[in-house]
Amino acid sequence: MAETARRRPRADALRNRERLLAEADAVFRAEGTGASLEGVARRAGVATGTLYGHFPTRAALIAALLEARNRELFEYGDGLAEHPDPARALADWIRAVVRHAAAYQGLAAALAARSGELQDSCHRLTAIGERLVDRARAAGALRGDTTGADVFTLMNAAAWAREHDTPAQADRLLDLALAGMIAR
Amino acid sequence: MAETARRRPRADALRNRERLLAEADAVFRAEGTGASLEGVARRAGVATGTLYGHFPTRAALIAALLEARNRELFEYGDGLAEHPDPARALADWIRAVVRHAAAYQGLAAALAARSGELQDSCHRLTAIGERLVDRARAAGALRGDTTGADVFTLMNAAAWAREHDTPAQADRLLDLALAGMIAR
DNA sequence: CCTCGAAACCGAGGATGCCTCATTTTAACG
DNA sequence: CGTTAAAATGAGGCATCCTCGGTTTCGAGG
Repeated sequence: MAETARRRPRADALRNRERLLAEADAVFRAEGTGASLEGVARRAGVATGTLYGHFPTRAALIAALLEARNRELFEYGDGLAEHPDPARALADWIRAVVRHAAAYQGLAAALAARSGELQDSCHRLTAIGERLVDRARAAGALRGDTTGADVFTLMNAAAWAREHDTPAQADRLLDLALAGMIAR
Repeated sequence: MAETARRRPRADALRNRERLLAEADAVFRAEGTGASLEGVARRAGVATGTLYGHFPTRAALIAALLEARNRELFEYGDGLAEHPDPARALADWIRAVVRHAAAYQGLAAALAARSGELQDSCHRLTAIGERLVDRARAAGALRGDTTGADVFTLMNAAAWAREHDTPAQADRLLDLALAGMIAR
């Protein structure tokens, strides 16, 4: 039934995809995730239709850019589940995600919006946070009834603050919330 | 020297200004502060040039919309300086501002950006926060070395969270941070 | 090689929004 | 009623988004 005889992907398609990702990364770093997609296409030496062919939405483009970085992050988060100090593990996780979300200005908003292609990342982030929270609670390291969702909200808010105040200022906010979350 | 013989303001100008403010309020409530200004002008039955004549920038329009509301808020904040429980006063202040910033989606970002015509409000907000923080510290009600700037950052972050998660979720974040900030 | 079909690319163009400015209208004043 | 200056107008230049019909190009099979 199912014809599994797939064609080899075209070389130009692969090349263009790479160029688009490279330029998008540069542009987003410089101007944030709201930057002009036409500009990205132009810089990549490609027509706008080509860009939209590869990445139907802005969220799809962002998601593709994050893929490699995400793999690393998730691995780190999974590793933290073995960490001897559950409270420390949770705090480290949150800090790592906040740093991660600082890659592009506007990324925090995109994540918080859970837009289309980014939903998977959000779920994964929440799941890992949840696991670490549960472990921390089991160890009696939590003050209140914090949940995985709380952790996700906190991460986003802290990442957002980083884009508007200084990183140092945002870190103070994060420390405040962590102090309220973690016992002792 | 100075010619003080000012002309009376024109009736149509006043009328249009009011209509613009009314429609802008409605549109911003529905779509956030990023809504189309052309749409606002259209709904107000006025040409776009007229809108820009009254409010040269988006921030100016937002600032005008906030004016009345702000007066009330600042008065409340000033009143809190007499409150018998300084810790409670600080927490109440923060919660009030967060509620205030929930008027339009996008307002938190506009405030955090301290864009042009909104700067005054920001300074005022920070000043009031600073006063309440100082009083709370003097009463030994603060855990760390929290500053007025920390309070401003927290307010904005909490307000922003409200726009992306549920209000309940944002309140949990706020409670977390307050727990980290206020002793006992 | 060469041919063919599908996949990818192209870029004009409609839609929307921002903001300006030369021109026209109109309210206030005498 | 004029006069006059403030205010309103709305076309138009520019940027961006996204789509779609037509064209090119790659890869596979002969």
